[in-house]
Amino acid sequence: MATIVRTHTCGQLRKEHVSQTVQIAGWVNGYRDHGGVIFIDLRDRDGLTQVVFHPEFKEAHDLANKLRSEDVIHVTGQCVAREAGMTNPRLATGEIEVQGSAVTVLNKSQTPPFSPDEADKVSEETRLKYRYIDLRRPRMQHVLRTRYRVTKLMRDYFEKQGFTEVETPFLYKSTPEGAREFLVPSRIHAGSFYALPQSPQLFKQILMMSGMERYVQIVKCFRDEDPRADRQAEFTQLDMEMSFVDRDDVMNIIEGCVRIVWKEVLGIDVPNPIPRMGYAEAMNRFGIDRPDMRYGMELTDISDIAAKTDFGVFKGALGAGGTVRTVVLPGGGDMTRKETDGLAEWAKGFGAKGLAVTKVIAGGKLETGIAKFLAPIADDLIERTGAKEGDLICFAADSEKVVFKVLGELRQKLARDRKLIPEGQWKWLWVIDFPSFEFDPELKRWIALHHPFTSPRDEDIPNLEAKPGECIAKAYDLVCNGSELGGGSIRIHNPEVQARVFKLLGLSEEDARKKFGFLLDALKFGAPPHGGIALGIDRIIMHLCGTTNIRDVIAFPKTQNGADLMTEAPSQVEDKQLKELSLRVTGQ
RNA sequence: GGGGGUGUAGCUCAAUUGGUUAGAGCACCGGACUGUCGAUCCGGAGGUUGCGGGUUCGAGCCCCGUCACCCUCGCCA
Repeated sequence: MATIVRTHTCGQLRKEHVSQTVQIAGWVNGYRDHGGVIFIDLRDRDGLTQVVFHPEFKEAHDLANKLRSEDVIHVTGQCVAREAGMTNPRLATGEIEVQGSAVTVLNKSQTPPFSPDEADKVSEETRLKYRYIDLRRPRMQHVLRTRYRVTKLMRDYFEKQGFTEVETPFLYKSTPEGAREFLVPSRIHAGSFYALPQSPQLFKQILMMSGMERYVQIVKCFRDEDPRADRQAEFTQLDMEMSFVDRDDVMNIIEGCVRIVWKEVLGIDVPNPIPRMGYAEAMNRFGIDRPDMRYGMELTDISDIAAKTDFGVFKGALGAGGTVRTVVLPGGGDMTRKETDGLAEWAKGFGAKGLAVTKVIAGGKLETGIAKFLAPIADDLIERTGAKEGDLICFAADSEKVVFKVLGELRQKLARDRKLIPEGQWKWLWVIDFPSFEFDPELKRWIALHHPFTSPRDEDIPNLEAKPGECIAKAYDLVCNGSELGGGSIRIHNPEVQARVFKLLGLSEEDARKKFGFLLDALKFGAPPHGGIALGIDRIIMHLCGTTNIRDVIAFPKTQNGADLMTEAPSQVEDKQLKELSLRVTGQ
């Protein structure tokens, strides 16, 4: 077929092009057949142009008569001004139209399951099955272009900062700590497997030991865990690592990066510097390590005054070394019994045994819920929590861990449900000073909160074994509007310290050798102090494009079940393939 | 692995306590129409009610199982 000549795109033509003969091509977005005159809205990635076919151009008119949605056509015609009253102000090209004198049908389309025009009303399942139609929408094309723009801005920025992008292997060694891995069987080594990396963590550290000093990579990571609205088994990170730095250096570089991206894409100024908050403060005030700072409703510790009541739930929790805390919902006094019971039921999903509530009424009195138990402390309670008339006070009494989880989630749920989150705000935060380790009661051992390569503060290193629970990590998470955009840390660069951490985490010397021998070796051959961070690209694009669905920012995403509805992956494979890999499928 | 929601025409939805032949809008097909831009008007075709069982005189509706999609807990060093 001859080259398809396009003199203009479908979003380009204006009054100034009137009387020019133009050639445009694209998809039939819609048609209006008046018997005599026929209108076609032609769409390409740049916009829409109305093409009009008059009976005088008989051949073109006859062809136009047969055009249907999503046919791909090429049109030659004259750009003409629309008469007064016939312009379409909703179209960028609405002041002109193209008088079609010749049309070529490049490819007929079957009747599409949906039109790109109406895709926002179509179920996501259908959109994903016919993703190529869904992606024709301007909205989706905008997302994909934004994605490219953002990664380009990032690469340009990091290049200016002296970074080098280095590719690291996807076929990698299995290190079953952390997230579940996708395994890839080795054909050559029957019975052995590669793993797809959860992140290039160890390779980027090795690159520091290789003298790269400043590494960056925009790279896919793989975690075989159940997806969420903002989580996908396969996702993209901006991964970076620097040598001879401390925490502030890494944080400053990243602030510069998000500052440029938000400014260029949204015209939004990211605060300089981004405020910081300690993990302990975040948990105490918000019950979560990634607080949304766009609204208040902070948690209040009322353990001391709760102890003065005869409420068994409070007494029980406090007696077991727990805590009693509240979240106040402004104006929540209008909630019905059914609604507050629903909250309690919802709270059980987070490990709570229930959720007590009461309402503040006129005269600083409490009513409904557990009000009768609270009478003796009503004044103190209202003063401490700052609750006002018409507010709802929610109580959680349990271990600190459960109380933080329940109230942290409750605060967010209530704010979202009651539309108390101001729109158009960007609240940035670094959360720092995370504990290095957490005791896992089920595994009966310490586990790393971030990962086992994170360095504790220098002053905590002597106490590693004696007081692991009190070690603070040189770690930092970047939070934007309550969503974790990324996290990183200064790493351990001393082989003895790394060995001690492995030991603390219950890894025998032999296991450590087997799994991370290459790291321990590399640390012994001149490892510079280093640290880095990884940002979630998908989540950044979600913020920039105003969606809460990660599938909206990935061209070909997977469903909750890890399936690709278009290609129908995953699929069974032929016996021959299994044989080559020395694999047998058992237990279907 | 657990909890919740959804599943009816190509698409989006409706269908009374379980009751006649499962409807509508859009899309599609045929016709009319020379200025529409959600074109309009006339006519038509289109259904394994996700799938498999069960209860019942009778099931889209009730019960059991199962599958898919969404949200979520666990999980995500």
